[in-house]
Amino acid sequence: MLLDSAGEGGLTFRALSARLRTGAGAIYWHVANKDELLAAATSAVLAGVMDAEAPGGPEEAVRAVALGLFDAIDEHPWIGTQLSRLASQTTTLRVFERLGQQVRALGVLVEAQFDAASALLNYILGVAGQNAANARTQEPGTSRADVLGEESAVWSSLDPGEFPFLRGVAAQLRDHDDREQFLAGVNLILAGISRHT
Amino acid sequence: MLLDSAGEGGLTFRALSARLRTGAGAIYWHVANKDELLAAATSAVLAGVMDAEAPGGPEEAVRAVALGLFDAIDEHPWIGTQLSRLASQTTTLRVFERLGQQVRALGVLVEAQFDAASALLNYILGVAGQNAANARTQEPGTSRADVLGEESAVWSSLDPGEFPFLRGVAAQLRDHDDREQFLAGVNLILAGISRHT
DNA sequence: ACCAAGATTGGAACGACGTTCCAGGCATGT
DNA sequence: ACATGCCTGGAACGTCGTTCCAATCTTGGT
Repeated sequence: MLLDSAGEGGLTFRALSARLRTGAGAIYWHVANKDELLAAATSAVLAGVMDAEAPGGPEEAVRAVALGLFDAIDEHPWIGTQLSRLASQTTTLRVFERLGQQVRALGVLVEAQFDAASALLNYILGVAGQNAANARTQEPGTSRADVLGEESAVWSSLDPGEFPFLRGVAAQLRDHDDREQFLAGVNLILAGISRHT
Repeated sequence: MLLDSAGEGGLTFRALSARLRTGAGAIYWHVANKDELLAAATSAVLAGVMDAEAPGGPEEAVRAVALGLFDAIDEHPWIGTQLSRLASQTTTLRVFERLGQQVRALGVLVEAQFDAASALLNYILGVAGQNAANARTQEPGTSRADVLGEESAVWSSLDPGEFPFLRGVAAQLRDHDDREQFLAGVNLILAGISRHT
């Protein structure tokens, strides 16, 4: 997809016109504007993710949905921006619904289900946004390890008086796995949710 | 501030020039580009939030930081977009540090501190992004209650077979308080964190 | 008091973007 | 054959971030 090869900023109607060997008007006949185009692209990419059936119990299903989204966003970082853009987009609603159903299956008290599902969704959207920001910042050539190395060096050189925590975890930052840390956060929320059952 | 009166999209260098009764070149002499300008504005707004001393224990301190950020973002929604944009911005680092220190004070196991602070930060950034998206979508005249009412009506009219959860919580959506729900999410994560002490 | 040298300003100009507009091409039904 | 819709290509518009540069202020040495 053009979105992946050129980055989210690279999807211009001119680039699309060139790639499709057509004019701008032809594109506008099919979609109302760029937002709708991106929404459609997001929906298309995430369609496969949301269909997958969860194997284990509801906790495992939450993890599966979350990781499915994470992997999709990792592969297509522009989705992260898009998901945070329009709250009531159909795609986001579908994710919310999916999370809510699993929260209900967990046996969470009815009055706490909405908050629990919201917390999960907002956490996922937060990570999605951060991943998109990371992808936007780094130039195409660098690997994730390089970026982490540089950032870790920055943290190590912070003022010890003002930033003791970041200095302390700078080494962990260098070696950590984004996906594992994301999952750890999901588990943290799931652990908190289990108190409301 | 111009950013609040005109919305984040309203901050153009031309509007700034007009408001400051100067030219574009004058602005570019002081800041390198628009990103730097927004980063400076974000830092200025959040400076007061991060200084406030926390009254109670570390849990209370986490809630204070989170709510302080929430209120600041609620008042200046464009900050939400900005915070998610550049991960390693100084402002975000300060928030991360602050959260990390409280996580450490909570007595979380050393190897779990990084994940715990990350989870809190990502959740906060997720809500920030959603708030910014909400502010972007709604036209200036409508109140939050109106928006929730409309969205609640949308959820109520979803297909019962596909969206049972959202239909079920549509009424809660109409009456819920964004700030309380945000706090509930923070508490959920804090509850999960307390298992790693 | 003067004046070179830098710091700062205002505004014109540039290229790229999303979007609009419209003259045409290509079907299909009669 | 021809008229009526759908669909295409590309020119053109307005706005944005940004660059550029002549003009104007400040300032410090003589």
